[in-house]
Amino acid sequence: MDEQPRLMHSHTGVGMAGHPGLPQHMQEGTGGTDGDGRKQDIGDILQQIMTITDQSLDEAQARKHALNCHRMKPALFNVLCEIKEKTVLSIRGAQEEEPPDPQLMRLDNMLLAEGVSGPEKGGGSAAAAAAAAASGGAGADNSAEHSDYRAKLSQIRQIYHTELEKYEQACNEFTTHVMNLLREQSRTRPISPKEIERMVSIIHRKFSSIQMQLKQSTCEAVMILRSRFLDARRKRRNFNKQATEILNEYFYSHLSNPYPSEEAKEELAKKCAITVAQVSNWFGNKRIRYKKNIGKFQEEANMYAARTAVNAANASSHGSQANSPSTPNSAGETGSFHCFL
DNA sequence: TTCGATGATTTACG
DNA sequence: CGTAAATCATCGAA
Repeated sequence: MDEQPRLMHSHTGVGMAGHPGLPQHMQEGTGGTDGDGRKQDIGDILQQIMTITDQSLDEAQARKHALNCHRMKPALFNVLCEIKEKTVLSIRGAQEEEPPDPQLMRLDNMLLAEGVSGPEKGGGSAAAAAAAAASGGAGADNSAEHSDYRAKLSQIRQIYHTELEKYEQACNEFTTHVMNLLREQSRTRPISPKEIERMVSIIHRKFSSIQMQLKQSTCEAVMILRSRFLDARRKRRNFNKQATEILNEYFYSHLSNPYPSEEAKEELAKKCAITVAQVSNWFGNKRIRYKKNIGKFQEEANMYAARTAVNAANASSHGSQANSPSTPNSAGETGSFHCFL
């Protein structure tokens, strides 16, 4: 018990040795009563704490070193450890395993689905470009919009990735910094690995909440982009003249059974530079609209019938081919009113 | 701005 | 599932 004052005094003595500039008035108190001395010691320590920011780094280092080298340091450290051991139990309860945030997962999934996060989809854009090139002039307008969308998306992706990387780096830097600090401090105060772990997880949580904000805003940006562009697929564009002619040609030359097979649809889609689904849509629309008002389409029907007839005639005269089964067939069908109904 | 044409989507059915 | 039918939403010419 009586070691305490001695320890304190020698402590301050060490401190004073390292800091000649500190106020000396406390030193004079050593001659007073025990209680007074203790109070003065506390005041001394407080004073030192208050002026700690005035110290230079070198002074602080010297002071720390002095503390570490003090002969009573291990004993005091053990005491601190013991105290800590008893109090730390209450803290441990606060550490619960947090489940993965469902909202964060939702954001992650969406970013992944949109191709913002995850692997760089260079192949995807190349494929799209190839497809656009293959479709020729037909898909030009469509691909123009698409490439615009793609460019904006990749812009978002780039920003997202650089920001994410920045956060990641900052987080790592900060973590290692804190770890170093704690490791350094663990020489003078007891710090359990669990505490370090906890501190790291706190840091990570903080940074991940920042990341979540980033993901949130990225998602919003993508959503806006989607509504502006991809939902513009609902903002339809009429097929070009050539495509409509090809489709009409097929329709009127198969008027008795205007239901192209899957293969036929694929071929038509390829020829018209549209998708098979669009071919299906077109035939669905055409059939119902033709049926609803045959008279309105009569002119069109005759026109295509004549055209196919001329084509067939040209083909037969030029190639002198005996077999041209589609020609009489189509001509006959176009005239007939008892079509696919 | 209007209005018919037209591609896409939705609903219902076998 | 593919299709018919109704409906939506936009286009494009008048």
